[in-house]
Amino acid sequence: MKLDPASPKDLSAQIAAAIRDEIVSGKLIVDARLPSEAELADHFNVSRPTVREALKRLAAQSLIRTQRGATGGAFVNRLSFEEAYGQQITTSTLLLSMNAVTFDVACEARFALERACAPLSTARRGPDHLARMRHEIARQSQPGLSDEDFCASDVALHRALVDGAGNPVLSYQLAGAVEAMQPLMNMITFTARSRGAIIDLHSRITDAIEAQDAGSADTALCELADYTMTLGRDVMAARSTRAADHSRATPD
Amino acid sequence: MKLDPASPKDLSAQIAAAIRDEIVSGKLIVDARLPSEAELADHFNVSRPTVREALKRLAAQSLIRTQRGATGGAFVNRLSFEEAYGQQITTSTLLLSMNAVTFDVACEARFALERACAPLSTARRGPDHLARMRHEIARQSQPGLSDEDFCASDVALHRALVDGAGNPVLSYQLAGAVEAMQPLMNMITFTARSRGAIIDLHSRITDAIEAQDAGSADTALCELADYTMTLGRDVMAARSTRAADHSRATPD
DNA sequence: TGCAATTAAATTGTCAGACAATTACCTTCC
DNA sequence: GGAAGGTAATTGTCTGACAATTTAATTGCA
Repeated sequence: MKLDPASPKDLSAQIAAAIRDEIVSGKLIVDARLPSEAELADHFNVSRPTVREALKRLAAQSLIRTQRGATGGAFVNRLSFEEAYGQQITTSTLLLSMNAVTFDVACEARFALERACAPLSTARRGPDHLARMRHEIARQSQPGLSDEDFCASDVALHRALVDGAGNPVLSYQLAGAVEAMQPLMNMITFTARSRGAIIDLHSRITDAIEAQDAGSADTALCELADYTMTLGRDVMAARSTRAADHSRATPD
Repeated sequence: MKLDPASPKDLSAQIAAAIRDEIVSGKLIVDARLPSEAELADHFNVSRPTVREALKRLAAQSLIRTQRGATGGAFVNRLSFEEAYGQQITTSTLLLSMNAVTFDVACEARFALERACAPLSTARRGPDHLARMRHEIARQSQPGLSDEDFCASDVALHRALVDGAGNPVLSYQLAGAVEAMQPLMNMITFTARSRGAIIDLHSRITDAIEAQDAGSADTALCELADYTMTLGRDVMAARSTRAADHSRATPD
């Protein structure tokens, strides 16, 4: 646990990196207690606020948790799948929104990953997964449902499908891809007709999963992917047309 | 931008959350400058060190960057795919190591995702992707290569395959899955025979991608998945046997 | 002795003020 | 007009202190 005094980076960043390495390499195991802030400050020859900034960096990544009191301190956190979900979703959401990822690219990625899950889900889904999917289909059929709620239900259905694969690593990876797309999906206004088409495909997918018919599930998923991309393309086309009109009306 | 005074959480955590919401919701756009630390401290009615802890939390997630000097300050960061890769890899690695994910589960997830990529890569891979894959196959064939280097080359080959799909979202998602598996793969000692088998499958995959034969690529990938899992199972079986022997030799 | 209340200690959370380091901008001098 | 230096703004770090919280020990009492 040493620092490079000639590094251009911040001291707090270096300290955070040093501790992170100890955790990732396994030298600090789960639930191990780190030295107190005062001890760390002494060890690294820095002040306590600097150590605190380093610890906050690690806390932001859920690598450690802190506790006050006599037996308190900073402890190596067991990173749960749930916590990792949250981080991955915010990261993925920001990536999509900041890097001008097109609807097509995001959609393609999402359905490619989902198709990878479907065969496993077909083989392993439990009754609870099927029930969740049916429940969401029922929600989607309700008249008067807002576009946002329709999208949220869509996401819930697909997460049930993914969870049905019974592989937490896959669920974790896909949580980011599926949920990060929600803001993009929310730009679409679903007509009654398009909702009907989507619900129909959702039903076909659920039926296929229930019947353990991987081929039909894959076919329906592909159709849903195509249909979703068509919807997205229409929205984007309308958008760019409006933008072109606007730029013609008010040229700079 | 308000805080809940009755919240049990740390002030710095609340402030970080408030600013993060502004960024995620788009109120603070990329490259926008945040108020100075002194202004933020005044706004939230806290001290500057507390504000700094909050900013370090955001910096740890690459949401902001800071710059010293007269025109310095904290700026909203454009989250690049590269930065996100790194975060995802460390998170995925910790997830796998801390949650006792079995080799089988991780392997299944990885190859399922990779198979999802293969058809796209078959259609779109450029000459550079093929060259990277061939280069790694050549490396893997070198005698005297350490197991670690063999694994690293394996990862590089698969990343080339994934990148060939030309979808940065997929590349990002898979980077975590593939690279996080490296520590698990490193537990395997590859015999000359198993290396030969793997290299052979790598060649078949590369050939199929080059020939744009999605079916053959998928078949070869499945075989590679099966073979890798077999290798892993053997290692785990040997391990548990040794562990059983050991516990019998030194019972507590 | 047994138990409860109080006190003490350790640790993190927060604050205040100060100085150093860095960078952009402005002024002044040649 | 250009270059040098000064100035202001901002982050990075330090020192010292106090508050809040939690555990452990100690003391008082029955």
